[in-house]
Order: sequence, then structure tokens, then C-alpha cells
Amino acid sequence: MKSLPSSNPAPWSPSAAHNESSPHPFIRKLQRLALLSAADIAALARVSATPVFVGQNTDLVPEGQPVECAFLILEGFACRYRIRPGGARQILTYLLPGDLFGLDAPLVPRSPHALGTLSACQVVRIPHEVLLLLIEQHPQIALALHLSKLVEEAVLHERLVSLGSRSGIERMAHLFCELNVRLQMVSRAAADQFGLPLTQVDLGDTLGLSNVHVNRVLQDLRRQGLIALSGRVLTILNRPQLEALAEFNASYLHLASPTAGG
Amino acid sequence: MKSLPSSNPAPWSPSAAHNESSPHPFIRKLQRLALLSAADIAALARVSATPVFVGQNTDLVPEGQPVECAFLILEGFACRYRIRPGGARQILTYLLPGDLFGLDAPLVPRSPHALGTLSACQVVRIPHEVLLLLIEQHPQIALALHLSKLVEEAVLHERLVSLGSRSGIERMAHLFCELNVRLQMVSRAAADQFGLPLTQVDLGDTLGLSNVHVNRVLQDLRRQGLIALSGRVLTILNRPQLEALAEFNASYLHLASPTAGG
DNA sequence: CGCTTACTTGACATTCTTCAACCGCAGTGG
DNA sequence: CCACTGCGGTTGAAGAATGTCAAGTAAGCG
Repeated sequence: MKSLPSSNPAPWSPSAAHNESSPHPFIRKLQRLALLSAADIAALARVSATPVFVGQNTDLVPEGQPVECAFLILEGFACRYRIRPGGARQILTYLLPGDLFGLDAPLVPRSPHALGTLSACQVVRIPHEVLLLLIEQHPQIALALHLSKLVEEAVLHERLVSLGSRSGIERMAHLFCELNVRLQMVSRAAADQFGLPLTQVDLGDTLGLSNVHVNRVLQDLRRQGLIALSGRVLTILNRPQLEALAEFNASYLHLASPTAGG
Repeated sequence: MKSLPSSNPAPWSPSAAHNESSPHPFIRKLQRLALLSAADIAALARVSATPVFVGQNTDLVPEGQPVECAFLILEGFACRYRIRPGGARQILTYLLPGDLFGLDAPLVPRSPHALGTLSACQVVRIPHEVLLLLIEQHPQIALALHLSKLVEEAVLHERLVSLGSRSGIERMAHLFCELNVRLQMVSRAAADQFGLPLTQVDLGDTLGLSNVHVNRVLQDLRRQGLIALSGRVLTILNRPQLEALAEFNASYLHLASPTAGG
């Protein structure tokens, strides 16, 4: 695992003019959770104006280190993960475009897990003070961030159910359903198709399966005609059956305050 | 699963004079997280003055229902759990004396999981408004509650590592280590011994193991001389080895603000 | 072209589950 | 007092799910 080359943009990082490439995932996500004013949106746009490009498999925050600033993912897949003494990696959560890491970092002396990229990512580093100010001056943003933490908790609970009591194929189906909905919410997925920049090892470290077993589970899903997966693109071929297999119900991802926009 | 007999104390509930039986676990826990004033402590004592006794295996909040009020556990074991369509139960988190459920409930339309007791419990029902007031008027309590949520998150992550990548015996060892520390923090455990009012089925539903396998794992731990467990009392016979087996490091449970008391 | 990384496949071992039976104890009712 | 019952725990045997090891293939890249 590489580690992040200090604070400045990596040498191969292009200009910062990329931030209008597509609907801003952070704003889009928070708008779904609370009603934001034009000033709120402007503040969010300002905060995330200078993205940095980070290569895949790069640590943004190493395990056990203090967290110097928050990170906002604009593009790509990142994750929180732990490495066990024997070397095994457990991926705890995925961070997708629009997801924020380190909101509560000032309260935590050292991060109990690492934050790293799984694909090449576009990331914004946000100093704690900036985030603090944002929250103090924009109560609706504070509310949206709070709600987003509650959704994260629900996702974690759902993953616990998967790891604790679902079979390999059910876990995989559930993960795909969840990723599809989460990516759709920030316009990074079509109805039944999205880019999945993960290796089979990544999937295994997420779902508690060996890479070999992941491979066989994927083949099983393909053979049943539920998905297609090749070239880092996942296609859901039979959503009803996939969701049934996963016992998937998207409601846990759709927490919204009564005032929230679409 | 029984369900809670409405809002009033159960018929067999004794007097409320019981709340001085032992160091108040809620106050004790929050004091560990932030520096509380005498007024803070008095307010906490007032809020939790009227406990209710609840029998084992009783639902306080059913899955999918709105949460009408918060619940504070004073004695006994409770848990958040989910029942899967096929009937399988996954226990998500334990609530021990001093633990609070429903802090964010006003923001969540319906609880995605149930809250139920695993043993007979002593519980306080706290209306949302009372909790809100407590938080508004006592910033240090608000801080402590926030930190306590962060610890809960760390516990959840730790459980995810267990279910995702540890063997049955490692999971069990880790759970015992964690429970010992958490109970010690609220004076419900001696150095190496504590009451464990759980059945082997409960343990299995927590750790993602069948009851039969739980039984064998327990025998293995006993055979290795690491624990004794009988009559609902768990004794840790060889802590270093048990912690090594579990890869246990208590630091994730010891988050504290710089100003916190011991 | 050779190297690396990801994926694939087969054979085998291990972990864990399922099913079924049995034990022991506590509560309950006759 | 005793039979009955139910729950929690224990045991054995068989099988399913998953891991490990090892080898081989395919695609991307310098």
C-alpha cells in the first residue's frame, strides 16, 4: 500500500478545473437529506473547489495515526479498512463519491482504522476548522451531515447482518444492490449498471470470503443470469431476483428529514 | 418474543427505590467521557430516577416501528437485533448498564431493528423532549453522549472484523474480552469475572455461529484453560492468552475527551 | 517480448451447519 | 411427592460451505 505523498497534489495531478465534470456528488447527497439554501450550496461548492487526484491503493490516513484533516471523496472508491496482525485485511465501509471521512476526527486521538483508495480517486482535503465553520454557520448542512452518519450506521448494521448470517452469494448480491442504489443517488450509476473498480480480492476482504470463493460466487451469479461483470462494469440483469436473493430493501439508505428535497 | 406491556410499569414491577443499589452506570459512563459538573450529574440522576423492571426476551422497540422514547439500561443485558425473513436472528449490538438507545430516534421515522432484553433488565424510559432538553442545557452531557456514539461505532467496526475474518473461537474470545472491559467500566464486573446472562443461542446469534458450534467453541476455550463458564458466570482464567487469541486491544473502548475524569 | 496483476480452475482440507438424540434441571400441576 | 414439560446444554454423525494450495490462463504494460 502506497501512502499519500504529503499534503500537496501528487505530481501527476492535473488541474483543478475538473470539479464541474458532473453533478457535484456531495451537494447532491446532502440535498437529499436536508433542505439546503443557495448559501448552503455555495458554501459546499467553495469547500470542495480544489480536488486532488490520488492513485489507487493509496493510504489517505494510515491506521493508528491522528487524522489531520477530513477527506471528501468526489470520484472513485475509497474504504476504511483494518489490517490484522496476521496480515488479513477487513474492509469496513466503502466511501463513494459524496462521502465524507473524518467528521468527528477532532474528537478521536488516533484513527482505529485506515482510510485508503481502492481505485484512482478525486478527493478534497478539508481542514477541520473549515468543516467546523461550515457546520456552525450552516445548520441545515449540519443536519444533513448528521443524517448521513445515521445512514452510515444503518449500512454498517446491514453489513453485520450479511457477515453474521448470510451465505457468500447472498452477501455478494446484497453488496451489489447496495452499491447500485448508493451510486445512483449521486448519479454514478445507471438504472442497472455501474462501474465497479474493485478486484475480487477487494470484494473478498469486504465480505469475509476468500478470493477463490469470490470468484466462484460471481460465476454462480452469472450462471443464474442475475448479473454480468466484466471490464470493471457491473450490470444487473435480473433485479427482482437479485434483490430477492439478497433480501434487499433499499429503505435503510433513504433516510431523509421531512424538509429534504428530492 | 414478548412485547412491552404499554407505557406503565409492569404489574410485577417493585418500587422505584432501587436506583441507589450500586454506582449509577449512566453517570459513571458519561463521567468517563467528559467532565461533568454537579449540575450535570444531578440532571442525569433526575432523568433516570424512575426505573422500570422488564422481563427477559421482551421487546422494548419492535422492528420497523417508530421509536416513541429513548431507553436507558440500568441493569441487565439488552440488544439491538434483526430478524431475517427466514427467521434467523442477528444481534447487532449489546446494550449494557449505562447504555442508551434512541438518542437519534426523532430523526428516524421507524427503527430498522428491534430493541429487546436478553436478561431481566432495569430500564428507564426517557421521553425525547426530556433528552433534548438535557442535551441543550448540558453541553458536557451532549459531548459525552456524542463520544459514547463514537465508541459504539468502534465496537461495531470491531465486530465487523470479527464476523468478517476471525474464526469462531477468536470471535468468542474477543466478545468475552470486550464485555469484561465494558462491564468493568460501569462496575458490573470484577477483574476477571462477571455475570453473563446469555444463552448459547444468544451468543451464536451475536457471533454468526450455530448453537451447536458455540457449544463446542466454549468447550474448547474451557479445555484450553482460558475461561470457566457455568451458572451464568464467566471467569477469565488466563487473560493474556485469551486476549492474544482474540487479538484484543481495549484501546478502542477508551475514547475520552481531554477533560474527562477517570 | 517478458513481467505483473487479476482471474480461473481443480483437488483437498477445514470449519461450520444441520439433524437427531439425549441429559439435567427447574417449574408446574395433579 | 411425583410425573410431566420445556428449556438450555451436550454429543455424535453426516454433509454443506468455504478456505487453502497449487497451477494455469488472460490482459495490460513497459
